[in-house]
Amino acid sequence: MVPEAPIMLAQIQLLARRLAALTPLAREERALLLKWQRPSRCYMAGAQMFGAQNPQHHPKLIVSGWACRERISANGKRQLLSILLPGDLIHGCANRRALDEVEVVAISNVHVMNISGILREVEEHPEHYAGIARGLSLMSLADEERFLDHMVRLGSQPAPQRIAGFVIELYQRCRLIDYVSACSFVMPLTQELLGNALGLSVVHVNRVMRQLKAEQLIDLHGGILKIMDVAGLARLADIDMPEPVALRTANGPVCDRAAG
Amino acid sequence: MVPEAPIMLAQIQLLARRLAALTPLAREERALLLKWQRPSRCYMAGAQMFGAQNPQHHPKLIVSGWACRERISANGKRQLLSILLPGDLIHGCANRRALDEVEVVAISNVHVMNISGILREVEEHPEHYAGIARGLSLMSLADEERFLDHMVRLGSQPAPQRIAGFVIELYQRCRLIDYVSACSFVMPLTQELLGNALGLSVVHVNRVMRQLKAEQLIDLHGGILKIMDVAGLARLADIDMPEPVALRTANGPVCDRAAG
DNA sequence: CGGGTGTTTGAATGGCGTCAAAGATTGTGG
DNA sequence: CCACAATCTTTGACGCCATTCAAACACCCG
Repeated sequence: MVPEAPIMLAQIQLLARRLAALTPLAREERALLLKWQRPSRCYMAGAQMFGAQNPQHHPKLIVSGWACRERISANGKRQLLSILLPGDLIHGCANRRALDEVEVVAISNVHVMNISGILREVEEHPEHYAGIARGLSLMSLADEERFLDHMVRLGSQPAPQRIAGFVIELYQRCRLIDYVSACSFVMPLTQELLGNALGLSVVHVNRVMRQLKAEQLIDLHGGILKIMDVAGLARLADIDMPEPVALRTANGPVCDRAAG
Repeated sequence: MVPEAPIMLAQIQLLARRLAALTPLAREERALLLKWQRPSRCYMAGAQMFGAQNPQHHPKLIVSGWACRERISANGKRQLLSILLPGDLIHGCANRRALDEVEVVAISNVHVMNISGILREVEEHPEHYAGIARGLSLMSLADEERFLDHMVRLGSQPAPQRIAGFVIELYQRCRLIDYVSACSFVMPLTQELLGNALGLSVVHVNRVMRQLKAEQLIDLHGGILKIMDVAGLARLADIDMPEPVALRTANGPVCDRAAG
């Protein structure tokens, strides 16, 4: 029941924050979200959450912990397709997507809340909850967008760029949900999982990480990843935009609590 | 105006074939498809068909020629995200997808037909055209599914497996639209484009192709790719199912014309 | 026939994987 | 609270897969 570490946005507030970052929400929309409370189910680290044997398609919100979509190829190799963070949705898209047919596995302990009720409400009263609907659609779009980014990484970038780009993505996403303080955030991915995500061996991930540390770009200790030079990392990863997110938040202050 | 080579299914019949392979179609659904005729627009090889500067989202059917979705990364490298064959749809999915926001480029000369009228018809009379709707949804799903396959290739397979798996995918897709005869089909991808799709250099693509030829698995001459040993290729590519497609076709014989 | 594009080949370099083993860290039970 | 196991990280040595550079060869088209 104890959350992992610096949980700043609790439960459903995460979703409100995510949506508000993408599109303005009306007062009654925020009300719908914030009044929503459901018990959250917990999956232990390593557990399979959804997949072939578990084909339930109820939309769910990740309330805490990290998970991943993955695929095991016939040769036994594991390929992580995308990382799911708190505030992300599973099966959140109204229509069927290939992304939602894939196995989902908990990386750390993961708490998940069923939000099918919210979606039903939104569908039944589209005139009241247009903002939420738009936001959900944009979240799904961003989800797929990251997918494309990752494909480009795998296909056309050498290891240091791959890792740099991936780390920046995680950093930006954690910022979006206020999980970053002092440029640091909890990063429960082992180097093996990083390798599985990026198509690299554990050993090589380790070497490149050491190199990035030596270049004063990042620092990783005890599961805490510190970004020491965002601009430098972005330059390395061939990314133009270092800070493209979390601007809309000031516009719709859904959450009152700030970082400690 | 002259199609490229062995065009067996003409125009809209391609779409009927694709849909019928996925789900049974009622008589009136086939009728709707087959009576549809629109002039097709032609894009020359190398032309950008859709993309950032060209954000039109009318659903279109590729009637002849090959195209690709691609992304150019900041370092200048080109990554093909997926290949589009005759019978494939562009923006065919009712809702917004990230896949539909990327650049589409013609590989060979490509003829494209606007089918927004069909989709409108289907949406307005869902009770009559449920099969088409279902088929379209499944086509979009298969599209995304191939995407995941490709990601696994890029992330966790060495060059020979990558090429083998990719070639099998193309082979199966060409079979589905009757573009294969005697295990051969027109393959307009240059080795450079293969490299761009698979994250390999031209030189290495060439070497691996030579190796696959030496092993009597494939044969490539003058733009014609011949699959000499499907099972062997599939074994190499770590694929379980050599022939999983085109079974449903016998169920709904949409097209009368067979290969010559 | 000549230029452009695509294919093929060689040689040299290096990125990255594999094998192996030694630290470091975390968690668990005594 | 310590000891131990298990997991994760780190490092070295070695070798292969793949890229790069460079140049020759084949093909298509005007």
